[in-house]
Amino acid sequence: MDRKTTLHDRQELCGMALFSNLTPQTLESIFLASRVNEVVNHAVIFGAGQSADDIFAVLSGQVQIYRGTDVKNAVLFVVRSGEVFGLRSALTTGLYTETAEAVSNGRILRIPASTFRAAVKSDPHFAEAVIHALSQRLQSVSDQFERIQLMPTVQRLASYLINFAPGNGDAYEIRLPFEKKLIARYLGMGPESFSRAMKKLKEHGLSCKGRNVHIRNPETLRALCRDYDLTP
Amino acid sequence: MDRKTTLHDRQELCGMALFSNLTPQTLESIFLASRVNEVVNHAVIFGAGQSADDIFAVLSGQVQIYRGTDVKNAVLFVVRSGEVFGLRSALTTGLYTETAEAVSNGRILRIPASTFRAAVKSDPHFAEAVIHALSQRLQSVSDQFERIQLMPTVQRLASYLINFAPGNGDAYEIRLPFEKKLIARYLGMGPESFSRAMKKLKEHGLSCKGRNVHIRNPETLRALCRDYDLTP
DNA sequence: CGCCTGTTTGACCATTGTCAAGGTGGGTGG
DNA sequence: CCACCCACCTTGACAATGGTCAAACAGGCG
Repeated sequence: MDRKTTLHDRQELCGMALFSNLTPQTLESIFLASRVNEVVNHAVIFGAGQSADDIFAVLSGQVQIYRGTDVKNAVLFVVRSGEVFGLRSALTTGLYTETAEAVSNGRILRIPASTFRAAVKSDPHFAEAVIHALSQRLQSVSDQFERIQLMPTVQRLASYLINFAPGNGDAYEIRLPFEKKLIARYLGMGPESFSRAMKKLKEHGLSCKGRNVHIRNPETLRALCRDYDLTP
Repeated sequence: MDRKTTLHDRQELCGMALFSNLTPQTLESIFLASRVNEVVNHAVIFGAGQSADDIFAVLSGQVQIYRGTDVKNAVLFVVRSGEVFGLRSALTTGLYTETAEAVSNGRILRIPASTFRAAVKSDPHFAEAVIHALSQRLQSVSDQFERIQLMPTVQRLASYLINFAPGNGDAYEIRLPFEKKLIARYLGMGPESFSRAMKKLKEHGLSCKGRNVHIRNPETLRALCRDYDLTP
């Protein structure tokens, strides 16, 4: 369930934005106090209401953070490899207010909150990095909120697909990173609505075979998102 | 439009959670660099996309922070007297990503972002206070998101009204702090839906005359919110 | 007293969730 | 290697929530 950290884990830890500018002592203290968990897809890492004793860093895989219940929920954000979660809970309230669920197999570093808080106090550079991380998180939750409250389903999906676009305006093909069911949840809709939204997008030059999506004309999609009812 | 800070302003500044544990020098530098604005109801303090050159502290009055347009928007949170806003934008991106609009007459302290950032770097206690403020903000935006995505309108209103409840479970009477139109916006619904939601609540022991609301049985409302479709 | 704005109400409509059923595809075991 | 099975996905019909439009109403401030 739980094992000691290895040097390889440590390398990955250093590579993360939040931990890259630490003093060696601070890094060492965090590293020594931490443990590594292997998680399988769909594993619940913590649930709302539990005591927030740890801060987590994703070494590999992805984790979804949501409010609400298993069956009906609102996804706040998805944590990818190299990012942390549980940060706010462990810094302030002492209780997790959301649920963290692995959406792929992965490896998670578990850092005791007390160690983490001590590090924040002792290392001003670290405090700054934490400020940065919290800001980004606030930003992305706000973005998510805006998308879901103001955009209709079709535009939500379109804007999701556009995130994968290459720099140039060319056509491109992607493989969806998750089951459609899961992406639907992230986009705040049921799987049926997702499917119908995809169908609508096919009328705008897009084909989709299984998990592979081909976007013929990215600019069309972008235009779709831009003029979501500004004048309702 | 804009005037120098007075000693009275300074007193208020010290009283704010974010600024209460500063070193005298830090406080002084912030105080000296800041200006005070009088704002009238509905005044836009900054808009999305503008360069984020200042962080604001509310000395009196209230300010709504939202995404989207004037006519269709999503309110992220409401800033009350003694709190700050523009924090995240001025700390990171350099551009405001939301709009700040006064929802009452008020006095706003404007702190240059550069001064603020310098203070964060130089004073570890201040950095900690900023971490705390950002955490709270993240928490309240997440709460807002959850309410709006997961709760139907009636429950949203109920939970709003319950926030004003006194500690004991007794009946209580409040005066709504804003026009109903504005509260409706905050709760993510139109004024009509707000009105209808209020009507529904009248069936659960609640009376409402103008802006005065009398809650006969708070526990009933609380129950209403608790069992919002956990098993849809 | 009268305007202007906020509020209520009713009728209607659009979007999305829900339920049910059928299709598809990939992996497993015979 | 094939067939089956299960989970995922799609589709259709339907219901419900909430938004929209329009009109009546109320209340505060000149």
